[in-house]
Amino acid sequence: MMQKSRSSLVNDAYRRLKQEIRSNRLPPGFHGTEPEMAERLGMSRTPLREALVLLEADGLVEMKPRRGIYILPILPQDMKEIYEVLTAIEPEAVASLAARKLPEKELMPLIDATARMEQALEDDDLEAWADADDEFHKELLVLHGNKRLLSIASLLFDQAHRARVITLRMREKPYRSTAEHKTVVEHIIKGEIEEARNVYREHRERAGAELLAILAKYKLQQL
Amino acid sequence: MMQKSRSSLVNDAYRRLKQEIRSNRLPPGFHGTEPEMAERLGMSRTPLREALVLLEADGLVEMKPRRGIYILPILPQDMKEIYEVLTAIEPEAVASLAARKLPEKELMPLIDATARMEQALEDDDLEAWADADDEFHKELLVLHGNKRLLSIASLLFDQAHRARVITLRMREKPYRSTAEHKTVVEHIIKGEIEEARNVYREHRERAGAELLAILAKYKLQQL
DNA sequence: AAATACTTTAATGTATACATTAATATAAAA
DNA sequence: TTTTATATTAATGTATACATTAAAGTATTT
Repeated sequence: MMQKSRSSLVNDAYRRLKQEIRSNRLPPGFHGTEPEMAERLGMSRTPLREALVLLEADGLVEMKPRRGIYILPILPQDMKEIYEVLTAIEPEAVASLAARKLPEKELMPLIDATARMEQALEDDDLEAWADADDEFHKELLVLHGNKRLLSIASLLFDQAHRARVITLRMREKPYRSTAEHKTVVEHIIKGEIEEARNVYREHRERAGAELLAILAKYKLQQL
Repeated sequence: MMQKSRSSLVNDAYRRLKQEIRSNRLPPGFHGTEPEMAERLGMSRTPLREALVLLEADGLVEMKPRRGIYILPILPQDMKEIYEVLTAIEPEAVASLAARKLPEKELMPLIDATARMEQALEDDDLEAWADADDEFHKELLVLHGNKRLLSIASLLFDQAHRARVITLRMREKPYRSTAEHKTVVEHIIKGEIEEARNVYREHRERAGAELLAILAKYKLQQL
């Protein structure tokens, strides 16, 4: 799921479709048939189906028996579930990273990511901010080293991506969030385990609550 | 991944292979080719491959480009990762269940499961104990209601199953573990959030540590 | 006998073929 | 016109066909 192994066409289809879903070029509710989509991707149905089976397992599409392929929308309930899991997982990862007392050099990916978040804020480039934020969270788990933690979180990030990008434009700019990321890194560097865990947990809880509040406020029942 | 939707043959292959892996009838290190396995299952390669792609995503098998299909072993590192994730996830679920103050009636699946664990101990039936334990953990997350939490934990349980069954025979009987489960249920019933979380977390941490100790003691480098 | 080149085998990755059947369109009946 | 029955269409689920190519086996050379 992460390695380059899988044959080229299946992999191509998987990556391209996932990218198109992330970027909203294939919007939720989109409906297609296998022959259609296979032709669009320039391949036969066989590799396409293998890719679709994976995307379905990822929770991004649904293959309805005789009705075709649907791009799944994200419901508020989905965001609630996703944030709940992330809130359970990530603070633990942060705590155990802090316990490791890594030299600052090794934390560069995190420090870089926060720098890019700050820069993006200055440039007023929300797209770039979201990318940097994504990278921060991903690098954190890469550093942590638990491959399952990383792949679970990546799955959830991918599911939530669209909704996050859209709602980012509906709230005030994420200054606070950016600052919190920096604080977390500080705590990790200083090996302050509980502080790191708590800041991160509060960050996640607040981020989740804010996001759900926005969905409710604008009556966004799906994204 | 959880619904019955997927066409019959793909689903059959998925379930049968998964079951054979769980039960160790297809042991780690087993190697097969697609034509072989397809014939054994009485179907063509097409549905078999779709099932294999899913099993690979589940982390149970590996399809090596020109070498065939391998059943993946469980390494101590895998168990470490799995328990790390479960330790992060389940105590949170328990806490939020406790916070809900459910009537005892709704917690029957959990109470039943602990009863079955006790009965299995009396009968000295470790297989039955493991089943009841599995069910307890699964029911807990069903009650919690977060579908993602459930499917993530199920994935991890499935990955760890073989190793758990094997090591269960190498340690003293799980009286303590059984008692801890009962205690957790008590706390949930009484709505004692922090107590529930802590007992469960300690349970998980101890279970994980014990398991890794057994692997180390018997120099089991893979299961 | 060891090393190299060549041949054969067979597994994968992918395309295509085909039977089944749900969904739609069309025609017949009320 | 509305309803029901029938015919048509076309998408899925699956099997089969086939080109490619890694690996195993054989022959050739040294």
